Order: sequence, then C-alpha cells, then structure tokens
Amino acid sequence: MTIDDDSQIAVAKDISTKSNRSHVTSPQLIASPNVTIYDVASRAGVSIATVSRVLNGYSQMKPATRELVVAAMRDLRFVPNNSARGLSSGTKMVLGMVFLHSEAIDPGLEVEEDTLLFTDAVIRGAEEEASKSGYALLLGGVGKARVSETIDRMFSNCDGVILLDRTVPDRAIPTIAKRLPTVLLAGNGKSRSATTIRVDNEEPMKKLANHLVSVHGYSSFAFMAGIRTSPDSAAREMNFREEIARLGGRVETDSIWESSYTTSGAIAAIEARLKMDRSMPEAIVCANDQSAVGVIYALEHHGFRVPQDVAVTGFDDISLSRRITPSLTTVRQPFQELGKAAVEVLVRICQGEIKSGSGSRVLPTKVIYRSSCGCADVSESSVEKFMRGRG
Amino acid sequence: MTIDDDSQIAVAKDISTKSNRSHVTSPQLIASPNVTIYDVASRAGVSIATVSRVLNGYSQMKPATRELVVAAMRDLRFVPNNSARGLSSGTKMVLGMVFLHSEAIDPGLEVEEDTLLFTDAVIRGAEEEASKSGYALLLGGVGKARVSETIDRMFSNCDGVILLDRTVPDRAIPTIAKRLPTVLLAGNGKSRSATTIRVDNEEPMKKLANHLVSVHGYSSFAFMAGIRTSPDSAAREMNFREEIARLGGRVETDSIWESSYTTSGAIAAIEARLKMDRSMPEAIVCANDQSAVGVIYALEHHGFRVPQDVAVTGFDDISLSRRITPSLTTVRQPFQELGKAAVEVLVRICQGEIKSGSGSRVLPTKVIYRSSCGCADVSESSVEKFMRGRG
DNA sequence: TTGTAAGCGTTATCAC
DNA sequence: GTGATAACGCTTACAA
Repeated sequence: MTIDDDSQIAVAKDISTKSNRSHVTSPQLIASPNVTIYDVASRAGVSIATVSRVLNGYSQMKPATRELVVAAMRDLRFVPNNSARGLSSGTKMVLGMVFLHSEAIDPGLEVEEDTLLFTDAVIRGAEEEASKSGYALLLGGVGKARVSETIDRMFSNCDGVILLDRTVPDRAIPTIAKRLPTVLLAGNGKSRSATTIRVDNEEPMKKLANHLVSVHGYSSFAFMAGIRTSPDSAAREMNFREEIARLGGRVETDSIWESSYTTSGAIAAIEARLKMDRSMPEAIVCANDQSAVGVIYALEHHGFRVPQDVAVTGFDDISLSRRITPSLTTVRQPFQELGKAAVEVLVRICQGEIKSGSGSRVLPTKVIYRSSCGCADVSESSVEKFMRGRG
Repeated sequence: MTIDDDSQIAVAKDISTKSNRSHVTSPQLIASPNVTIYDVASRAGVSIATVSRVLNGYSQMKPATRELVVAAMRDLRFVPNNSARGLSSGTKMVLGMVFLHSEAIDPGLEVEEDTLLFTDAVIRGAEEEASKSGYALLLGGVGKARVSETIDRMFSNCDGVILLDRTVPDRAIPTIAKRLPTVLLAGNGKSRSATTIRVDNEEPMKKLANHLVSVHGYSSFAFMAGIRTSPDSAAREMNFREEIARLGGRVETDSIWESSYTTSGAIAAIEARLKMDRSMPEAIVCANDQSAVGVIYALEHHGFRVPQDVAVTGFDDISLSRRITPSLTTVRQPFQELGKAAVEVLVRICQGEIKSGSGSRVLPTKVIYRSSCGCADVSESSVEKFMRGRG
C-alpha cells in the first residue's frame, strides 16, 4: 500500500467486490476485511492466476493485462498475505537471526551496555542487507533454556537462519542445518554442515604479537580470554600464543585469565591474579575491548600505569576504545559487515545459487595502534574527527 | 523439536507415514519432508482435528488421547507450520518493529555508534518481552524511501506493529492502525488512532530547570534541540522553556540550536553559534546525551571550561555519559522498558484484552546529577561500581 | 497468453 | 470427546 494517501482506504472499501469468488461463503470471523487476489482479479476482470503472475513478476504476459491488474491492486490497496504465500510456495521471505539475550551473556550484572554492541551491530547489518534483498529479519533471542522453542519458531517462520556463536550447542547444528539453510556467525568455521562467516583472527593476532615484541620489546605476556569455549576467543589466543612462542616470548598459562568477555569479568580476573602474584606481565592481550577496559581499570586501581608498567590491547574497536585514557590499541572488526555477509550468503543459499555447508567466509580485520600498547596515539582528537565528519 | 538429540531425526524419517492423508497426491516439489499434522494423526491413530486440538491446548479431551498425540509429535519431531496456522487462523504470533536505519538518522557520517543505542535497546527489550509472550519480533528498518514496502511487509507478516518515532509520516498512522493493531513508541502521544508509549519529559525537565536555577543560580540558557519535529525533543524543549520562564530566566531562541540528535550535529551547531557571538549562555540543556557530548567537546575545543564557564546537561543516560569528563548530568530514560512496555500493550491489543488507540502510557524518568551541571559527581568510580557488580 | 483447479498445513464448524 | 470436511489466500501444473 502507499501510505501517502489515507483517503484511498475508503475507495478500497467501496469498490471491493469481496466474496465474488465462486466457491466461498465465508464462515470464519475475519478481523479485517483484507483484500485478496480474488478481489483484485474480479476488479481487473481476469483470473486469480493472472493476478498471481503479476505478483510474481511473470514475464510472458500481455502488458495491457498486467497494467489492468496493477491498477486494480493499487485501487484496492492490495497487500498479499504472506502466510498464504508461504504455505503455498514454501518461501516466506523471512530470515531468522538467533542471538544470546544479554542476561544470558552476563547474568546478574546491572547493565553492561557495551556488551550489546556486537550483537546489535550484527543485527543492524543483517537487517539492512536482508531488506535490500527483499527479506525480513526475524529475531530469536535465546536465554537460559529457550533454545528449542526459538529454533522451532525459526523452522516455522523462516526460509533460513543465522546462528550467532554459542547460541546453540554444536552438536545440534547439523540437525538444524538439515532442515533449514543455516549460516553460522563467528563460529569456529569447522562445521561441515553449515557455512561459517567469521573474522580473521589469525593475521591480526600475529601482527600484534610481532608489534609487541619487535617495536616495544616486551617478552612476558598474558592472554585474557573471553570465554575459552568461544571459537573466536580460542582462535585469538592460539594464534597469539603460537606467534609469541615462535618469537621466543612467554605467555602465562594460568586458567585465571578469562573474562566472560565483560569488563567486570576482566576486573575480577585481574583481582584474582593479583592475589596470587603482585607482579604483572609486560603486556596483556585481551580477546575483546570490553575486557581490555576492565584490565586497564583494574591495573590503574592497583597502581600500575598503562602502558608504562603494563601494556594492554583489545579486540573489536568499539567506540569506547577511542575515548578511554589511554586510548586502546586493538583490532578493528567489521561488525555490521558480518551481519551483511551472513545474510548475503544465506540469501544465496535460500535461492539455490550456492549450496549449504560450503566452506567459510572470512572477513578482514585491521590492527589499530593507539596508546595502550606504548605507541603514541596519532589518531585525530574526537572533536577534529567529528568536525571533519561534517565536511 | 528438541535439539538435544540429533539421532531422532532419523527416527522421524523412518516412521513417517507421509502422504497417508486421503486426498493427496503431492504434485509440488517439496524441499524438505516436513512432518505435518497428518503424519502425527496417522501415527497416533486419531484425526487431524484431534492433533490440532492438542496443539491449541483444547481442554475437553480424554487425557489418554492427548498423551498419544503428544507422543507422536515427539517421535516425529513435529513442528507446526506457522504459515498454515496464520492463514487459517489469521494469527501469526509475530509482532513487527519499525525503526529508522542509521543512515536515515545521520547520513554521510562515518559511524556514530552510540546513535544506535536507543533503537537497539528498545529492540532488545521488545524482543525479550515478545518472546516471553510467545511472539516473535520481526524487524522492519526504514531508510529514505522504503517506508511503504516495510509497512506492507508488516501487514502481511505480523499481528501487530510497533512504530518508532519518525519512521512513518503522522498522517499515515491512522491508515496503518486501521489495518493492524499499532503502538507508537516515543511519539507525541496525541494520536487518537494508536496507543503511544513514551517517557515522561515533563517532570524531569522542570526539575532540571529548577535545579539549574535554584542550586547553581544560572539565569541564561540555551536548549539544544534534537530534531525540532521530534515529539520528544519538542516536549523536552517546551517543558524546559516554560519552567525557566516561570522562574524568570532567559532561553535563547535562535534556530541554530539543533543537533540532529548527534554529537557531530551538536558540534556544528556550537561552531555556528560561536561565529555569531563569542559569548555563551551559562547553561546549555540538550535533548539527548549524544549532543551534550558534542557540546562539551566543542566548548572545550574553544577554550570554555565545563561546567565552570558553561554548564551542560543531556538526556538518556547512555553509558558514555558516566565515562566522559566531566561526567554528564542527564535524565535517565528506561530504554529497554520502553520496548517491553510497547510489546506488552501490543500483545494485549492483539489478544483483544484492550482496544487500540486507548490513550498513552508514560514511563517515569529520573534526573541524574553528575558534574557537568556544576554538581560534585558523587557516583562511584567505574572500578568500584564494576567490583560491586561482581558481588 | 490466460484460465481452471488442485494443493500447501492449519483451524474451526459441524455432526456423531 | 472425536472425526469429516470446508475454508484460509496463495502458487503452480495443466489445459485451453
């Protein structure tokens, strides 16, 4: 419908030759008198098949007929019923996105707003891309135990589904993928059953390791994991450890270095570590920015200067990382692009262009050197940046 | 389906007595061999009507029969087809949320991530509440000109829709509301056709005005609007102006005080203002936190100290407002609650408990005094706060 | 190029 | 308490 002109709604009611359809004497209560292809057909003087053809952009039609139908659709303000479409064709033009509720990520914490950022940005990117391709995006948040409910909803409402990392137990993925085109977001990329979209964790971690060793001369390190079972965290940790080992440095191995990806978790970890040993490694590399922020807070709280006493780095490049002091050296990850890429791939799978499970797609990342690693922060000030932004 | 056990999918395939249904010789290509109520019915030895009754929690059934059906559903891993349900019953168990794409809010700007916050938090709150009520949430982002496409998608996929402020021209709302239960979020509350959920802009703005005058003794002010046509911005401005007038203060009236709700917009506005007149009012009250941040940046960039030379306040209480220096005096707005409340109301409208258009619901807000207005910031440090958060 | 009619998987109205 | 069966609004063979 065209929402720019309310008056036509009246027209629709007057003209509607509703129930002209031959085989019906509507027995059900119908909430709103919705216009159907029968109405359009009878107004245009054609069959419903013809209306359907117009609706689906069937090419081999007499242009005049098409015009007629289009006009009738406009006049009656016809909006196709997607349930009927979905039922008949099996295609719903809806994609699902399964993510973790914030309480599931960090229960009990008042609010850690930035935690929302990753998922939100992905959702935004996905929605934008989906709507470009004519799909709608259905949200499926999962908390403690809602997983199977949510998955069922996806099955019954969507043509395909994007599963964010850790929303669904690994072993369930093949089952899901068997039933519905599935794309994994930020998973480990090892699933044979579904395509994975993720960022490059290898190159930037090696680069970062090299930078810390060659440029700043550090040799003792710790890696603050997010959640050890998270593929991203694991990959970042592994690549960092490997490279440091290759360069002859040492990385602590204590299991205490785990933050739940949160600021508060990182603070708690540092506290715990300090109870065991007052000394600190020369540099702490974190699996994400939020924990890096926590590490910096906690270190400074206990009298360590960053980066003079201990260098700290993050991963993500959330906006906060530019604003804290010291500004955070980190790895820029294209949040929205991840969502977009996932939808792109999923749409192509749904449309049969590519088949499910075909490998993984890796998006590039970039190391951003700011001051928390010991570099001079050469980025523009916020004001300058914003001003330039205005042209 | 229960996703905890992949093996049963095999069972489903073996047992399925598909196409037992009397009246069918499936002519269409069916992508996946989905289990239907026919399969369940034949496996349980009952009619499809009985299966449907179980599905809908019909109470007057022999428990034994119910058991039988439930077992069959479990065994076959039956998931009801929502398109069919929607077609037959007209109820889709899907709610729509229409919001503005970020590019529509602030085109051309690189990324102003915090801009996302309001909408994202609302979406999260809405999704959580929706899923509690058994509904799914469908996203409908609108950019430049996608409005009517998106609205159509809502019509054809949803039982009801939440319209965020400024997503749809005012005059189109009655048309939409006539066709679909509609709730307005952060609108002006004046629509007769749809219920509005919004926050209280009156009490906190009056309180703030009083605070600035009585506690700090300011008498010259400016109000940095977001977008003048935005009901929230307008309400905040009006209430502030009224109260200041009552108290005998002055508020500038130049139209230059408008930020587009963004940091960069606020900076640009301050720059423009400075070109006209080097002096500044004693206090600048902003329609949201993002613009307050821009105001502070720009003022300090030009040698003004905040709050000593100029006091600044915001609205929203985004996490950044606690972290900047000086910390921002602002009004806390319950983002997620807004989403929740909107869904709550919408669900009740959809279920016929209350009728559409019945008044508006106003959520409370709270003034948070920090240092940018001249108060001493008594809030805990970040570290302390985070630590306490851990218990 | 267009029309006829079967079928998609549910719900709901009748009977029994 | 349960079973037949029509109807929901659309797509798609197949026929014309």
